[in-house]
Amino acid sequence: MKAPASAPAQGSAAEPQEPRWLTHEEQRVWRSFMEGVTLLDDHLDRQLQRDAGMPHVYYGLLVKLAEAPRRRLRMTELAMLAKITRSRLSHAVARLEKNGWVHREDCPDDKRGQFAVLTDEGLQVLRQTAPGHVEAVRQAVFDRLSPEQQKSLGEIMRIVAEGLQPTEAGADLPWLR
Amino acid sequence: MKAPASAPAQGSAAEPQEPRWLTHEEQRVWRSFMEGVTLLDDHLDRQLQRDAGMPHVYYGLLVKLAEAPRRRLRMTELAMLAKITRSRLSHAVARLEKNGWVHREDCPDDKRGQFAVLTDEGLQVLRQTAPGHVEAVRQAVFDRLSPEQQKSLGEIMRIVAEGLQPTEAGADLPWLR
DNA sequence: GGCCATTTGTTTAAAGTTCAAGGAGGGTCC
DNA sequence: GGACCCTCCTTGAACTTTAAACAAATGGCC
Repeated sequence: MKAPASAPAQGSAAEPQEPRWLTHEEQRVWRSFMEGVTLLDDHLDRQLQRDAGMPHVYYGLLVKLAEAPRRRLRMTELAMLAKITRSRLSHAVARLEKNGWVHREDCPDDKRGQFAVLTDEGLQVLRQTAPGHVEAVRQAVFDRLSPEQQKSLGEIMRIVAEGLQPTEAGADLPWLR
Repeated sequence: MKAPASAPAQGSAAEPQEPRWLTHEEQRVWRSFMEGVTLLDDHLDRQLQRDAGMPHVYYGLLVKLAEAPRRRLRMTELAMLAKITRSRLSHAVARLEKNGWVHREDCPDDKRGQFAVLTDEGLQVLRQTAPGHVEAVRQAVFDRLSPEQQKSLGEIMRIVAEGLQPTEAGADLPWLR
C-alpha cells in the first residue's frame, strides 16, 4: 500500500517513508561483511600489537609518513590520508613520539602548523615489522581470493569509500542534521 | 633466484623467507579496503551514537538478542555470535544494563552462567532506531553496488571471515606462536 | 569423595577513541 | 589597526577496548 494521497512531493521531509529493509540475501551479505571486517581488524590489530607494539592504525600512520616526501606530513594532511580525526591523530602522535618513532616539528610557514616526522627508529621499526604484517594480510585476504575477487573487492570498496569521503555533498541527508 | 641449496625442507622454521610483498595492484585493493572500512565504520558508529545513543557493536548485540529464542543468550554465545571477546561483552552488557536495555539473569543449569536478556525497553529502542540504521547501511553500501557486486562482496567476505574464525586450525601459523 | 584442568564470566588497570571546548595564528574586510 | 571568522592543533573528560589476572563452578578421573 502506498502513502495516502495527501503525502507531499515526497522525499522532502524527515523520512517517515516505509523503511527499506534489507532482503534476506542482503542481510547475509551485510553480516558476512561485518563479521569479516571485525575478525580481520582484530586479527591484524593483535598481530601488530604483538610484533610491533602498536595498533594497526598507528602502523598505518608510520607507513604514510614513510611514503611522504621528507618523511613528514602536516598533521591535518596525515589525518586526512589516514581517514581519522585530528584529535585522534594528536593523541596517536603523542604516543608514537613517546616511543621515539615520530617527532613533531614546527612549520616555518604557518606557526599554527606541525609536521609529524618519521624518525630513523620509526623507519626501522617499520622495516622490521612490515614483512610480518604483509604476510598476515596475505594469509588472511589475498591468499584466499581469486584475482577476479581481489579486483572486485578493490572496486567495491573504492565505491563505498568514495561515497563516504568528507565533502559528503553527495546524496546524503544534509537536512535532518 | 631460489633459496640456497642449504635451505631446510623449507616453510618449517620462523619465516625468514623473502617477504611476499604486495604488488602495486594488490596495494591499491588493500588500501581501498581499509579506507572503505574505516570510513564506513566511523559513519555507522556516528549514526548510531547520534540516533540510538550507542556504538555500532552494542547495537549489534541488541540485534542478536532480539533474534534469539527468548530474547536471551548466554554471555559466551553472544560473544561468539558478535565476534567479540567475553571481556568486551561484559563491559558492554554492563553499560546496556545501565541503560535498561538488557538485564542479566542467572542460568539455572550452570551456576557460572549468565543470560543477557533484551528488555522491552531494549526492544523498543531497536524498533525505533532500526529504520534509520538500515537506511544508513543502504545509502552507504547497497545503493551504490550492483547486484553482482553485492553478491561478490558477500562471497569474498564470507571467505575472509571463515579463514579467521576461531578454531584457526587452518593453514595459519600454529608454530611461531 | 578429592584432585585438577577447563570453562564461565567478571574485574582491574592501561591504552585508545570520541566529543566538546579552547588557544593561537592566519586572512579578510572595513 | 581592529573586528571577525576560519583553520590548525591540542586538551581533558567520558567512554570503550584490551590484556591479564581471578573467583567460582563444572567435569572428568582416580
